[in-house]
Amino acid sequence: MSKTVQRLETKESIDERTQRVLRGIIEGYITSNEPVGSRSLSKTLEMGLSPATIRNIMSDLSDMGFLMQLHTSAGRIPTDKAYRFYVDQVVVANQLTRKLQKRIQEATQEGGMNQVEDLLISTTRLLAGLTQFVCLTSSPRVETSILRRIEFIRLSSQQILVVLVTRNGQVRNKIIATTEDLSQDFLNTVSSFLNEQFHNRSLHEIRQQILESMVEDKERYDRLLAQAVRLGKKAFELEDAPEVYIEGQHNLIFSERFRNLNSARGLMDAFEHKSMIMNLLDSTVEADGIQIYIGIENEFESLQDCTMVKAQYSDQNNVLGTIGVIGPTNMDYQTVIPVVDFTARILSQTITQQSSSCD
Amino acid sequence: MSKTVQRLETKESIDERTQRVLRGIIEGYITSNEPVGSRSLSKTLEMGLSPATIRNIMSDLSDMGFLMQLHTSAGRIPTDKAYRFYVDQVVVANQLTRKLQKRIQEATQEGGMNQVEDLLISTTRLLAGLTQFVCLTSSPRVETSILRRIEFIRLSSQQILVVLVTRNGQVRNKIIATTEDLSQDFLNTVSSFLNEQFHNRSLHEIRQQILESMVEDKERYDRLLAQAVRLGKKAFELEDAPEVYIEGQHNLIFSERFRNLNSARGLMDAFEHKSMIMNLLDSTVEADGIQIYIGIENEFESLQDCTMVKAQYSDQNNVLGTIGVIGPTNMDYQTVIPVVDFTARILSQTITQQSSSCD
DNA sequence: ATTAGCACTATCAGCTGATGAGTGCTAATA
DNA sequence: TATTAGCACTCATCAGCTGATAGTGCTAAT
Repeated sequence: MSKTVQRLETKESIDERTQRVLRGIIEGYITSNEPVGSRSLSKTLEMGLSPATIRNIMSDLSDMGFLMQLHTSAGRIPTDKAYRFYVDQVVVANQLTRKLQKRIQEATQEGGMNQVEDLLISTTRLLAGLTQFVCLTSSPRVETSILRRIEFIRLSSQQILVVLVTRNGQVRNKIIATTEDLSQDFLNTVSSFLNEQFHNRSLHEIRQQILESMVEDKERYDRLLAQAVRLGKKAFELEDAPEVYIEGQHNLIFSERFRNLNSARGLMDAFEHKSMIMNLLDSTVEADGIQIYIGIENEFESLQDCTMVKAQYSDQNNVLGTIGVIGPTNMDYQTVIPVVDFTARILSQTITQQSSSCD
Repeated sequence: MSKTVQRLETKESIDERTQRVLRGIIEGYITSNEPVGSRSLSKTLEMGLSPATIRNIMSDLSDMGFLMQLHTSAGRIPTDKAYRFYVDQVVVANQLTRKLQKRIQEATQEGGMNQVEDLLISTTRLLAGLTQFVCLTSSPRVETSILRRIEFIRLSSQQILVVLVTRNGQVRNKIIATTEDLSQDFLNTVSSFLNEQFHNRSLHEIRQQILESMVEDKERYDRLLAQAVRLGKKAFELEDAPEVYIEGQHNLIFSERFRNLNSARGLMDAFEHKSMIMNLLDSTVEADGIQIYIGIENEFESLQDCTMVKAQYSDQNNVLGTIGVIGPTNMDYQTVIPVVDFTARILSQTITQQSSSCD
């Protein structure tokens, strides 16, 4: 088990000039993706500092753990701690361009996406495309979603199809086996009973309640009720594996930005384990807003030379899931952060619209 | 548009000894993935031929277009024409090992896969894993599938969920909008009317018939019938995009065997265009059995240094779709061919079982 | 018809020295 | 006291060379 690294806070206060140098190095490395040296920095910084002075400052920053060198005579590159400083102290979530905002809005409002699944997939793909990173999205937990409708459809004497629609428009199908041959009419009665009984309850609550009902004296039930409870139990009990959508994996391989990353393979392999990813996304400490995990702040090992930027999305009441990107630690935080943030908001908005149009 | 290259047939007859040499080179290259030279071949071939003699034969084979060299003093490697010769004349579909057969059977019979989608996905993944190539599967065309059940579920005053179950167990959900508020009872009546009317008809036929009905004098219909036709039309008209499942893309990047392939990027990009892939899979000339497209025999350009091996799968009546792998031209045909073949058969078998268990 | 022998060629790994970007240290300077 | 110029040093990269290796084609001998 890997230890949870919390956050790389910096306690020391750094003087103004040193901060500007650090910031210069970070931004230089972000734009060029190459170690930055004292000479070039002295030019771009326009502070009237000679390379030698800058070297001294750099040396201090190295001592403080903000910079490191790949080898003796290469320039310096920022450490994870430096990025954390940068994100916390320097980056102010600047506005997205109108153009980009519009692009995101249009993409999510595309026609023909009446099901949440489609919306999530296309949003994930959008974000992967915009950032050129890998984008991950966890779908709403069926567990906590609220029932809109449940319906049973007789397929054959032994098979019944359960259709389960949640408040936010997720549709789940499941085929269950029965020993007894039940008529469609009877199934309709059961459905409407369950719909009435459990309207606007979360699937979790429903399951609880069904279990309680079963414990109570069975004798008291008539046939309808008994069957309703039995079918209901089957219908609600095995919820499918948590779903995760992953897009932009090819960026891992083909994007220049991931080049220095040694463990692309490890990441790819990790993405095969959906439940692990689900965990990664949904293990959320903070309540709200954007969350950023830089390098070793990531619990999961293959991720430790990447940064993950994620945000939750929700409908009017509840948090539904998380959408986020995984990119190199020297990503362009100034734009990635607002892009993820805005996308998550739009996603929330779209889903909220959909689920409020239901009655 | 690229021209369709049919097949690289060889008209010339090649004498026995030359054939054996050719075969030796092909198999050598398949196992080692390195150009094979006269000296090493002379040893492995055990025909008592000296390297010099073999060189002469090689020279002839080069002239005939079976061999080529990457540069002057490298060994020879087979051309696409050589592989075609090999597949047509040499490879006899040898039996799979019992062990492998069992593994495939078990994987497809795994529990919890009551829906065809799951079955297809897991089979695709299986085949990708077994071959270490990319595996593609086209899902059954909803178009030609046969209706098992259709059901309407009222979600709100403006929204109705259509659930459509086909004979072979595919479940499709679609939300349609209505202007009129229709009660669930009424929808049930419509469903059972449609189910009765169109039982065991293909979706294609049904659509036809509905359109015809609409042309006829509308006056003759009562309200039920009119609504049934209207809803039916909406339900059946927009069938979703053809679905393709792709697994094992990472093999393209990480497998040694794809190393020499320059256009991994191109292939990855191509896989994003699902409809193109669909075309690739379903454009089938021959009626039955395994189909193999070697190198430039592939219509699509990025595929032209790969070989595609595919087979159709079907239920008791109809061809449903295609499953296939894409690998390097020097794949191990002797085992890949029977693996794909067997998997397709098992897939057919499993689906047939499922759809016959319906009444 | 087959083969031994030989000249030729391309690739590859390993070594070389030159180059350049960058550092750390020290002494001079404002 | 803080800054800077100067200098020695380090390391990665690259071009150019090397010999070793594995292959070919051709020719003459068998």
